[in-house]
Amino acid sequence: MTDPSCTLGETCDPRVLRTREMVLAAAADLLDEGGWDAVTHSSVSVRSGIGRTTLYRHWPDKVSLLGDAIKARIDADLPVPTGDLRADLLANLEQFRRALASPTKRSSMCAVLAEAEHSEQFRSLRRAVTAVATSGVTSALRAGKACGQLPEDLDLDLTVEQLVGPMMFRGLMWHRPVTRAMAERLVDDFLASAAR
Amino acid sequence: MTDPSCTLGETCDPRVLRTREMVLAAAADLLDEGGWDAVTHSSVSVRSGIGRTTLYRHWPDKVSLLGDAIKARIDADLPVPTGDLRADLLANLEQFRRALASPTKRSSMCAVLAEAEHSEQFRSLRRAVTAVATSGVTSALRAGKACGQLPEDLDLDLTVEQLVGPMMFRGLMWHRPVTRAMAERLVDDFLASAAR
DNA sequence: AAAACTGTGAAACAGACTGTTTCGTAAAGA
DNA sequence: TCTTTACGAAACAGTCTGTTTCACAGTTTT
Repeated sequence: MTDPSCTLGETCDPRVLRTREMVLAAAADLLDEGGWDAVTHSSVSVRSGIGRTTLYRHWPDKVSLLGDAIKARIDADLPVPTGDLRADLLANLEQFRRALASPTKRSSMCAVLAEAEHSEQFRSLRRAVTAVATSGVTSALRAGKACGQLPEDLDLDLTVEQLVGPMMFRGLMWHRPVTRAMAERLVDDFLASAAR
Repeated sequence: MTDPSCTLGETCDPRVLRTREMVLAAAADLLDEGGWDAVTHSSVSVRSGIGRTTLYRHWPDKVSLLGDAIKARIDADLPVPTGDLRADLLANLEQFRRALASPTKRSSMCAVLAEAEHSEQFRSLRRAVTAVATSGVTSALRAGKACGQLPEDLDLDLTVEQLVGPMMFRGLMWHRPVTRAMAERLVDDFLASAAR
């Protein structure tokens, strides 16, 4: 988000801002509706009402265009820690759960995963997505350790995977609704087993 | 696998078999190397040495071509149940773990997930992939229930998600190596908590 | 072994998408 | 107001798409 692939600099020109906004919204919509192949400079130009030439000026290739479009969708408003371990874990899982429940974000996420296997540009995007999904959970767990609620030798990364992974599997592979109840069940199972 | 999108029927003509083999291998290779965009009828034709016209005859569009190519990669040789719960779970998780460890299969898997968000054809492919990853685990768990090793009220689907999900998250999102040790850890944690 | 069948592949085609250049217009900032 | 800068239309060659036509070669049948 700090490094837009858009080739025009950090301008405040309202024309540029308008172009970016229209185009990225159109690109993201097209990705949702028709997948990776449906997003072309041409189709985005038509959908957004912005000239094709202008699109090439901003984003020389499809990867940078879609990269920015997806980047704009990663809302990184992490929940504020309350100090209550269970509540903090749930609040952070809820962030990821909502992403999995939204067809829009789910398809962005899948596109990122697929493209990241081949494109360096998307690898950094995948890191950003992953960080949004994990950083809050990790710090909640770390706080739990610090105040003695969780064992000192708890494997943080594995725990994050055990909390977030099942939701990811249900949402992306089984394609079943990822409910709030599931998140609660995961957290409560974990807390119970951590308490020995 | 029983329903190839290839438009030519269930022939045994060696020419057809040769064409299919060459083309599907080339398509899968190109998918690994350059992602979804790198696979075109043209590029596959060049790589495979099979005429472009012939490709269109077999697979009218890219989705059916890549669908078959990926289908051919799903090896469904499920491990034979031994009756030992821990060993059976591990053997089945190992199947999925190897897929996540192979860049080749990982990128196929991501492509399926991404495309399944938009294409009916790929949705059935996703179901097949998911089934390979879960059916063995599910039946091992069911056997464990039957012989009293696992509680009768165990949520099978959730358990599968808790075993397989963390590996998926580590492999696809964190992009870290999914080790055999991780699979063992997941199984042992589960068995310990199931034993109360 | 000859005949009938059928998959293959080259050539050529119109249409769409790509990526670029040129240039006139219009909006922003000084 | 004057300069700067972004926008967008037009036109371009090049590539990819999807199809048709036709000669050829391998397969199967008689």
